[in-house]
Amino acid sequence: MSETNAADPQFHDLVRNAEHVVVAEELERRLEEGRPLRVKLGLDPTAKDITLGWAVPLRKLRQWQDGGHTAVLIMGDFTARIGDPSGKSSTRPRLSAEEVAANAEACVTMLLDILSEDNLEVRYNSEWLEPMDLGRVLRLTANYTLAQMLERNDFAKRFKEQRPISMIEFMYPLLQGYDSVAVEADVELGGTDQLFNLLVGRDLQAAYGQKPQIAMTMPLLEGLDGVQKMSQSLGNYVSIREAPEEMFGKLMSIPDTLIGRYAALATTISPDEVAEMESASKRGGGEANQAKRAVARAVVALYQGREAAARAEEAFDRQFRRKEAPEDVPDADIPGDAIDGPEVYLPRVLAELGLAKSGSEARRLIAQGGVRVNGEPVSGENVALEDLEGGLLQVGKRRFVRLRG
RNA sequence: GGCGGGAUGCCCGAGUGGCCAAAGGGAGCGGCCUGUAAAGUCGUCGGCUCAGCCUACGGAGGUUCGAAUCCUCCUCCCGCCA
Repeated sequence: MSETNAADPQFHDLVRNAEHVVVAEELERRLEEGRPLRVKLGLDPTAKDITLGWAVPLRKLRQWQDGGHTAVLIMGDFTARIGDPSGKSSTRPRLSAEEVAANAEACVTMLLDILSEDNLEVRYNSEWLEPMDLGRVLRLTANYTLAQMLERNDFAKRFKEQRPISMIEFMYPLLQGYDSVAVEADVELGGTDQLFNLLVGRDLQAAYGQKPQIAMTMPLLEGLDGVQKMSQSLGNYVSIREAPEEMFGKLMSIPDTLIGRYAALATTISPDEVAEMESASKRGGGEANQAKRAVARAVVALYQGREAAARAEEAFDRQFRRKEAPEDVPDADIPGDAIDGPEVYLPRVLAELGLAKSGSEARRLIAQGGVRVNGEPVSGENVALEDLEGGLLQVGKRRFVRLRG
């Protein structure tokens, strides 16, 4: 992060945790203008959920809002309709205009979990991209050179490795940059991986006679695996809408090395405390565990309230420390077709109740001692009906079902 | 426009006529350990009341007693030359 010794407390707060601020001095000066700044954040309207990783730039944007500035959300509806920019996931479908519109609306509602309705401006980039004719598109591309494009790490790497880069991929940074021109952004927020695109926005604004925006990037939060960035497609994420118990449990499973990072980026814990937790996490053992608990508690409290956080922690201790069944185990009937006289064919029960993906998997789980009835590991595939009725069925450490009798 | 390479299970990737439900790795899942951490360790990883059977190696046909492996056509992807 760029260092400045600004006395301005607002500036200091706004840049906290930022990875890059290009250019910090410009930001200071613009803040001094005393007017509400237009702070842009672009997003893919196909997003279904907000992860803690996503929440990082979103919460930063909220912080700007709270400081009296205007959040300008750019819904990439036009680009979503065109398709995947990276070519990485061939599965990402092109969406119809209706689908995108529906998604986008749901998206905004969802974002209000974090953003404030005041100081919020939502814009769809089809508004200015749709009517662009080829002439204007070409003039846009004239602002950038191949060499400039290849400054982007991802492109340079692929180019060197002779892997494909489609022309459309060159267009995306330009289009995103043009969004900044269209909304006259003062600042654009994004993840670290967005730095290049944000800088393109600067260049294009200058080319179109505007004051270049300040690019501010936020670190990408690692997912639960501790290695890759948190993302829905990798399944290593925590959603901000998750049940408190789930959320708490997931957070307790993060590697120790991430405790400080989560504390800094996913909670409102003060920098001093974060530093303390960071060192506690390094000392390991009970201290690390306490620090991790504090982070889990803080995150759950942030989205679900303190009470829910306390309940989640209690449920966690109950289930994993004392190894008791959780309080709110769902009920289910024993599937009729699994019952054979006095016996019940357990794999079918597990599969039908969703405790295992298939009968085969259920059989494996049983063979490996991963299935318990009333706390006792099951050794065979057939179980007496009377043991099951009203009994507690458990698979692995966390899947429970109470069977009706 | 010409030439060449490729499509394998969740992902990567071996396999060039039977010994292939398909090596190896990763992810996942389960057991033990534990702080639901890390590391470790053992096991598992298409479906099916499972020593058997069914479905599978981009799609459709064909050759063969027998095909992921050979042939034909199709679809898609990539590279090189121009």
